[in-house]
Order: sequence, then structure tokens, then C-alpha cells
Amino acid sequence: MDVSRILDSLNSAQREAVSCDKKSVLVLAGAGSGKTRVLVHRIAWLLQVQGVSPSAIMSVTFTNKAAKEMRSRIGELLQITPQGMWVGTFHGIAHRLLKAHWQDAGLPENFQIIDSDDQLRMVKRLLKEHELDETRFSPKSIQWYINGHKDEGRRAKHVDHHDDPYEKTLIQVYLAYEAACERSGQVDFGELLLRAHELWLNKPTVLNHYQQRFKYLLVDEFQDTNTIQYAWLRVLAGNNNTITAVGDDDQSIYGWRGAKIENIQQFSEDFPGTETVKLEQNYRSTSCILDAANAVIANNPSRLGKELWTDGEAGEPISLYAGFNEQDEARYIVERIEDHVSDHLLRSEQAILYRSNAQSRVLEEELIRTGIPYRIYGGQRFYDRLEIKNAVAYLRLSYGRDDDAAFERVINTPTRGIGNKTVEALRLRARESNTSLWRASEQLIADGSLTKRAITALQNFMTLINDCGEASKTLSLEDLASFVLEASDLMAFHGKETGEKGQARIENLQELVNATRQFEPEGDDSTALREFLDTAALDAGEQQADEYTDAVQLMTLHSAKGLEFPVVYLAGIEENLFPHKMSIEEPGRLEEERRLCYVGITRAMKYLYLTYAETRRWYGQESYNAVSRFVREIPDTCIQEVRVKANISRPVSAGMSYASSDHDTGLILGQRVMHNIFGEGVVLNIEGQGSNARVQVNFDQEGSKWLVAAYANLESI
DNA sequence: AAGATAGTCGTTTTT
DNA sequence: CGACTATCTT
Repeated sequence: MDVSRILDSLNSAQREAVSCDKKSVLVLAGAGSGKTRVLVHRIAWLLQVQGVSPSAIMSVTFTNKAAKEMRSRIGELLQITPQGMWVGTFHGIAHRLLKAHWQDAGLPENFQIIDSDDQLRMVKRLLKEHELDETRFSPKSIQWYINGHKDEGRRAKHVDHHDDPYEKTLIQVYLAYEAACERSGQVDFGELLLRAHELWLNKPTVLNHYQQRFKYLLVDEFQDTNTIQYAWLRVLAGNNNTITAVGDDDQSIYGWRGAKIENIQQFSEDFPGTETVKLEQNYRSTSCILDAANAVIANNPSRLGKELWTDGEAGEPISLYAGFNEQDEARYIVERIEDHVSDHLLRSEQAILYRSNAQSRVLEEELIRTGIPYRIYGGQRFYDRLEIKNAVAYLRLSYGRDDDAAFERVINTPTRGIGNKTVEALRLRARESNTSLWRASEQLIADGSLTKRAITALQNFMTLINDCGEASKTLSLEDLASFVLEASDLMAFHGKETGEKGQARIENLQELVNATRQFEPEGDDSTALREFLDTAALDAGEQQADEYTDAVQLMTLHSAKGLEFPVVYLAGIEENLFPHKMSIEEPGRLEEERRLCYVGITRAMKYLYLTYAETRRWYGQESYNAVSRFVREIPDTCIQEVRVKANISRPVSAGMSYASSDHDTGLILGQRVMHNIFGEGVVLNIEGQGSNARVQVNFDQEGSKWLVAAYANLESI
């Protein structure tokens, strides 16, 4: 194939990255600089110019979505789908390895993946077993503790207790957790990575095989890798393989869950002779937006240093709007959305981004009020929904009886008279005999050490599961799913839940049957169930519901990473909210907030609106936040402040006295007032009546603010 | 075993 | 404030 086709459409930095023949390349790809493009073209370069076999290439991404996109774009560019290439997520690839080498990894052949929900349940159970006080040892924090150590590559036996009794207890729980997973053949997300790493370390022949095979490694979103992921990669790369890492230190926003931005710096040290290529030309945004982004991120020390530029137009200035409360902020945003719609932009080309999910409510209310269709991204994954998890638990038990997480979940769902007492007895026996709950049930029934009623109920349950197991051997995946839903009575159980909930649950369950019908197993029918269960555990499932209606997009800044929109509204750009209160004190965390802001700004292609509220109801309390420091970091020349209505030329002097009765606020223009947070100031303007009245005050310290008179408690002085 | 009630807690989220 | 949970009540 013609080499020019691969390089022609690229700029010189991109070309450099694509065709680099060093053993290690670090591509620092700024937002909108064609990162995925470089990865895809590099793979094409390796295959078609270097003549590398597809099976010598492994490309690792972070999310399933990214992996999917990578595969389809490679196919698009090459017009064929290369066979034997591994393209997947860290977790997906680790899982694939563990399935192939379960014995070497010390796992049972049919090990199951548990998600964080199952994990949390297990931790809670263990805390009860160990009679630990949940207020002192919160399940969530224990889960955090375990996952944190796993992400750092530490098992319970590696953790140092520092002679601290509290830490010692945590380690005990971690140990018990490991034992419980072992006993029931369950593997959590962190465990996938940890085991895959241990597989390299403990089985040199296995490692050697894969080192020989995967001569070319590519990693996307490298700034998001955690300790164990990077360690795993490094071992696989060894001294001889070629590794391409693509990432952006300025877009590292997952430090709080273990991502190590340091891995980027470390890379050049670990792989001597690394060639670093910076992609700084941006193809997404106007120069006005880029100037703002550059200016904000420049406030972070210890960056690797990049500056985005474009040869495009300056574009519109960024709008800054100060709402007097969050409803006013929402109203402003929705008005601008309508403006752009009448200006022939689609609703789906406009996104409202916010720091935390709680902000979406007011925005939604306003969108509903004005009848604008919207779609909220994020939220619960399809396979995380209660009814789906229940149904999948039955499928999991059909596949393997020792799956304790699944067993616990549905032993009494729908209710079948197996109470807590019986389940306690099962758990006790399982622990004593070091076996699964299913085997423990068999034992206890044989013993006759349960009440007659419990035995009957338990037997009914086990018969049901065995029937499902039999069905799984003969039926297609889809028929099995239907069978399980009927036999277990889950359909009826969820259907009778109150209000629209029941209806929604039934629809989701039907959607699950749909998913089984559309599922295309890689192997033959005999492995279809296992493959489907793995997908349910590792893949979010399509969230396609109303993808085709033209709707405004709402999402957190975190979930916006990697996306772009012609119009972006960045709502709630206030101190304490963004940067978030919890991150203001520590410099490291503040820098991550700033990177998040950089991510937000760089999502915008043409128009960017920054909005905040001077008064905001937050946790049931009125709060007064100053405009975010990030706004002040943007050069004035990029920003245009939107004036509130026509309050301009009314002269403000002590002599003027508009009757207070007009506004019911008891305030007079030009009057000096005292506010218990902002201190002293002068009333500049009054708008509205009664409880809606709002007052603009120019505070000596804090500058001008709009306040709701009813809440502001202004005192005349 | 469902329904009421008190109590808690409150960024960001993928696998 | 309000969503969620754990515990108590019938």
C-alpha cells in the first residue's frame, strides 16, 4: 500500500510520532491534537510499512468505548480488519490472559469477575463476621483500602501495619477478603490486574511467550495508568520490545482513584532513549478558547510543558454570566441554548458540563420547564441496575454453583422464605468447611441441621438453579435468559414494584433478553454463556436509549473527557464547587481541579459559556461563593462579561431614595449595608418584588454581588 | 416481609 | 435539603 496514504493527512509532529523508529516513544498529545488519529495511523504504519504482523501488536486503552473506537478506526483506515491483534482495555486483556492461564495464575477454571457492588457486599459481610463496628470501619473505606493496595500491587501480606492496631485490623479484613474471594473463585477489578502482573513475575515461560509475541505495545491515555498497570506494561515490554505511550499530563484527572501522573515522567527514565513528541496543534477550538485554556493550565507548576495553538480563527469571546442563584444560572443557559437552536445549531451540539452530579437537577428542571429534550450521560451502567444484576446472578449460578456473590444476591430474591437465620447458618458452614455457600447448603440439607421449613425452601431454590443449569446446556443464550426470568419469577417480582419503577424494570429485563439475542460469542455456543457473563462484568453495556433524538447533553466534567461540542456551558464555576471545597487546601489536588478546568474549556469548539451563581442552595443551605479562581486566570481579553439586564445608568448617590415599599426589601439605593459574610457594601440596584426581590451590593472586600433580599439578611448601617 | 422511621452523609468513576 | 440505609415495627 501507498505509504503516503498513511502520512499525507498528518502534520509534521503527528508524522514524527507515527513513523518514529525508536524503541520507545512518548507522545504528549494536547487536547484536540489528533491523539487517536496518531495511534491508529501508527498501527497502520507498523502493519503496512514496517510489515509487522498484526499478532505482534497489542494496543491498550482505558475504556471499552475507546477500544471499540480504536478497532473501528483501524478497520476504516486499512479497509480490512487485521486478525490476531490485541486491542482492549487493561482489564479486558488481563482477563483474557488469566482465562488462558488460569492454572498458572492459581485460579479455578471458571472464576468469575465481581464488580464493586458485589465487592462492597462482601466487605460488609466480612465486617459482620469479624464483629467489627461499621462506624469505626466503614465498608466503603475498607473497600477503598483494599482496592488502593491492589492498585499499588500490594497484597494483604505485603502491607505494613506500622504497629498500629487499627491498621492491623484493616489488614485482617483484607486477608479475610482475599480468602473469601479465593474460596468462591471470585476476582475483582483490581485483582485482574494484580494477578496478571503476578503471572508475569511467577511464570517466566508465560511471560517469555508473550514478550516474544507482542513486539509492539501501544498505550492510550497513559496519564491515567496506575502503578500496577504501568508495572505490568513495563514487564511485558522488557528490554527489547517497542512501546508507544500516548497521553497528556494536563488532562490527568483521575489521580484520586490511583492514576499516577508521575508515570509519564517515569517513562523516559524506564525506557532510556525515549523519543518524546509533542502534539500542540489543535484542530478543535477557536484561538480564543485555546488562549483561555493555555492561560489557566499555565498556573500549574511541574508540567511537562505544552502550548496549544491553532491556525483557525479567534472566534467569539468566552461569555461569563453571574446568575443571582442557581435557577437564574439555569435559566440563562437554557435561553442561550434556544438562541443557538434558532441559529441552526442542533441541541445535541450543545453540552452543559458541571463539576458534580448534584448540579444537574436544577438544570434539568429548567430544561423540562421549557420542553427542551436533554440526555444525561453517566449515571448507572446498564449491568449495574438492580433488576439486571439479579437476573445476571441467576445466569451466573446456572453457569457455576460456587459463585457466592450471585448466591447471596438471589437466595431470597424474589422472597422465598429463606430468612437471614438460614443464610447465616450457610455462611458459617461455608467458612468452617472452607467451601462455597452452595456446597454448604448441600451439607446442611444432608445433615438435617436446619428446620424443615428452611430445608424445603432451600431445596426449592436449589432445584430452580439446577433446572436453570440444565437449561443452559440445551437452550440458546436468549432462550436461557427468558427461561431464567420466568422460572425465577423475577419478571413478576420486579413488575409489581410501585409506580413507573416496575414498568422500567420490566423494560430493562426485556432489554437484557435483547442483549442476549444480539450477543455474538467469539467461540461456539458452548462458551456463549461464559462470554456473555464476562461482558456483563467488564462492559458497561450500550446506553443507547434515546440516542437518536436531538437532545442537549448533560454530564460531569470527568465524563466529558475525550468529547467535543460546538457549544459548551460550564456551569457552577465557583469557589468551593469548582475547585471543589475538598480539593482547595492541598496543592496537588487543586492542580488536578485545574486540569479538570482545562479539560472542560478544551471541550468547546466554537462557543464557551462560563456561568456561576452568587447564591446557591447547597446541602439545604444557602451558600455564597465567589467566582472561581480559574475564571480570574483567564485573560480579560478572552472574556466578555454578560451584564444583568439594563441596570446601567441609574446614578447611585446617597441622596436618591426610591421608596422601600416598592420593593419590600427595606433597602434604598446607595445605602450602606452590612452582610454577615461579605461585610460592608453599598446597594447598587434592586430588582423584583417580595420574596423574589434581589439586590445588587458592591461590597468593599468582595466586589459586586447579586443577593436574594429574603436570604441575604442585609442590615442598614 | 413489607412499610415506616430515624439517622447519616454528601466530588469526580471505569473496569 | 434529599437520597439512601439500617433498623424497627406491624
